[in-house]
Amino acid sequence: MSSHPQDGTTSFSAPLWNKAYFRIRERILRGEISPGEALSARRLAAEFGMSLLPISQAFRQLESEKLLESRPRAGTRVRIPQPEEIRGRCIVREALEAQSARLCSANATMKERVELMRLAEQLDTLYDRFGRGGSDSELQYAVHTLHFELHMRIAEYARCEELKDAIEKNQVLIYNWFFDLATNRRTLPAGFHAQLLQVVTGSDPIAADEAMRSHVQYGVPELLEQNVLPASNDWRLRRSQSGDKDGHASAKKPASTIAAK
Amino acid sequence: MSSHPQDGTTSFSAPLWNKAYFRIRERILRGEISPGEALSARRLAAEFGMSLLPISQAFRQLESEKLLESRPRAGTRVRIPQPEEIRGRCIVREALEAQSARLCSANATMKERVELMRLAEQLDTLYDRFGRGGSDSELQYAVHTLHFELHMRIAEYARCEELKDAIEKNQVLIYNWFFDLATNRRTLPAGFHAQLLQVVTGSDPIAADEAMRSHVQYGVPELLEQNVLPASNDWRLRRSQSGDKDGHASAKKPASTIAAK
DNA sequence: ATGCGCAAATTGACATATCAGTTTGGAAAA
DNA sequence: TTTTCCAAACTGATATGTCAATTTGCGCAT
Repeated sequence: MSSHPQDGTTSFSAPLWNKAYFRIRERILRGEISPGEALSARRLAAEFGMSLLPISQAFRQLESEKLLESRPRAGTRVRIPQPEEIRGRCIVREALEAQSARLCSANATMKERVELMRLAEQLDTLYDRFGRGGSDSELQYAVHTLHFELHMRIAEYARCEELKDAIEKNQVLIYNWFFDLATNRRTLPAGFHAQLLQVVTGSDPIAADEAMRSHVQYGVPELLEQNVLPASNDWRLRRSQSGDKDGHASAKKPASTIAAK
Repeated sequence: MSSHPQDGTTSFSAPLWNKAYFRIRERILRGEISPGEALSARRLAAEFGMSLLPISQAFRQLESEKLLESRPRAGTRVRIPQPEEIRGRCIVREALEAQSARLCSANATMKERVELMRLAEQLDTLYDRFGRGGSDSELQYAVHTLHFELHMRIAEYARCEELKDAIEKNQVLIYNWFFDLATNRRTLPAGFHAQLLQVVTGSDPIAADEAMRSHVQYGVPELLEQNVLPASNDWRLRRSQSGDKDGHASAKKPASTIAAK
């Protein structure tokens, strides 16, 4: 896994805010915190055993990555992507991954091409198993991970670090709920990825470009119609916080809530 | 001008760090601070009339955008792009702008197409005038601005906000010094942009894609060869600071340095 | 019962203070 | 003159404390 922002991996010890960043990011991507849900800097600070500042900085980083959104003095919540934005991301993704396919087709070594084909077949197998199996969230996560891995591997063999980074960054937001929907409801055509990689590992970059384009466009229109997202433009942020874990480091007592009985 | 990170422009008052971010960013893009030159958080804090924190946050933002680079306890300087990275950025740019051209060709209104053509002709005229005129830095800035404007306008008429943002963000670094170099030394083919826009405003998206690809690739190999950039891998950062303005808000007194006399 | 409004609690923003590395220039030694 | 080396100044990183804006829920009036 490469690092996302500057994670201090230039041989310096990782700053505090970076650790917070990754922990929070992980929770969001895992779906432990759902879109629209509020985050409390103080609560997280107490839980992580650090001060407000690193948390605040992590918030800002996640905000610039469009994973969080906040109003200056009101609060911070997990960002709710607008349908229009999803469409836009898919367009950007198409551009980047088509380029990635082009370059991969041109630059990958023979050994790498073989590896990519094998990965694609693995993925199709896993998809198929998932398609029948029902709702195994463990398996779903594995599929998700492998799919991500495949696309990133293609980008890697394109021999362009900046392109790879751009693809990775662009997908972050979309990916998890894309899968929550698309993966759950639809079963992909047999050999969906194998056929793609057949072309991408071939010798025609233009063909690879086109194949990748139709690949990433697959199912997008249907996806955009179902808007199962909270879709709230208003700033009612769900203060779902309540059980403060198990007293991790909480100095606060909900003294007034006892009256509510 | 759209906003870059979250600039609180959702009708909230912009945070301090954001103002600092824009002011510093402006200076870098304008070339007032050259690549490799060091920035002092304290000095800027004093000059802007704020504390270290907003400056530090602005630094981190600019760092994540690859405009600055810093070592934890040593200093922060304007980032020096590596040739390999320039190449990568150009590849990403090709992908994004080709997509932009496609969509513009498909979605722009007739009126917008006319406007784009006119802009292209204006730009060519300006380029030509600049080509003969010698080194008029005022004119150079105008050319730079108009060129940027044209490309962003194409992206706008592609009707995809995310794509436009991605292009803008990607170009930031490359653009200005690309022109500081290339524009100065080379004169572009006559009607360079007019010919491009002829195709882009046409009715064939695929052709627009290809035309844009060759357009953005023009001159890149030569660009990569000239390494006029400080190219320092080492961490000698030029401490060009000296005159601390006019005592703007400096609370420090070099009390101990008197002994050094 | 319902709508209105004020005050307490919660939120992020920021200043100040301090810390620990890094750089650097001049003194001391060769 | 040249080299070595050490301490002071400077760097960004972080903790702590305070503040103003916002939210929210309770009480009051209707």
